[in-house]
Amino acid sequence: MKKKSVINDTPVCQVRMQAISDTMSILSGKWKFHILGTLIEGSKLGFMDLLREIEGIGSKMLSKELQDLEMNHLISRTVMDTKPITVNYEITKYGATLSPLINELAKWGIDYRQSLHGSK
Amino acid sequence: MKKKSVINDTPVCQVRMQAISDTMSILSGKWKFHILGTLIEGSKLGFMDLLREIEGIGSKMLSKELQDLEMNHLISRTVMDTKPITVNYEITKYGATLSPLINELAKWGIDYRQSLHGSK
DNA sequence: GGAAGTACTTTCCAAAAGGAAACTACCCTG
DNA sequence: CAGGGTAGTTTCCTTTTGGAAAGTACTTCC
Repeated sequence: MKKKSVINDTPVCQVRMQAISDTMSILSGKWKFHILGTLIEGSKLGFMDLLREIEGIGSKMLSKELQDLEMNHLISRTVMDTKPITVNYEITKYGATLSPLINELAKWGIDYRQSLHGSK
Repeated sequence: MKKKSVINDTPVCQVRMQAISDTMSILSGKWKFHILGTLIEGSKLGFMDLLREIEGIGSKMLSKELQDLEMNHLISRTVMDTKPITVNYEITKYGATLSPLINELAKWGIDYRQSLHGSK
């Protein structure tokens, strides 16, 4: 008789684990949180603005990540008919629901730095 | 004259972005949150327990991720002198500070599933 | 008409991540 | 002494990720 899972074998935990996987797959990659964070701070930014704001990102990655985020309705993309044409990227109402999560992430990271100084 | 960053160019934002990068690099990979989540639910698990609890993970990945987490003091590893020897993995006090973050992650994921049903 | 700005896309490549299967090594039970 | 349990490690392979550089296309300014 083989041993079986005992902790994660409850429906509650299965749902919880699934939920964590979902969130992480939507927010995967090196740049998603940076883009979202930037768009939460200053709404309505153009492609070149983001390229300048987010240090280190290249145009290929930015373009791809923006598409991912738009597909998941976390940001919106609006082509303005200015000359030359510009594009407005903006956080959606739904994307803004990530604020608490991003804040927790930042908070923990800040505490982590502090704990490195404190101990050791 | 080149345009410059205006939003992320403040010290506050730089620190915030850095903090997010820090957190994500410590918790990177496909399995870290699952391992931590499992160890928060049921403390003191052996290697084979974790292998059974976390569906889909292989021994190589589990071993590597456990080492990463231990190095960052998020979990502890204790060799028991039972026969055959067993090893206890446990969440540390410090690792437990990730609870709010993991809860946010799970909460958002659950809401996400709900929103897929609701709209569309 | 050339430079510079908008917003991307494409190509090519290197590095990192992850998984399956086999292997080590030790102990206990029947 | 074979089978099964403990806890991993090693090898080999594929997939994914990410970046640099160049190209596209259109417009406006001087």
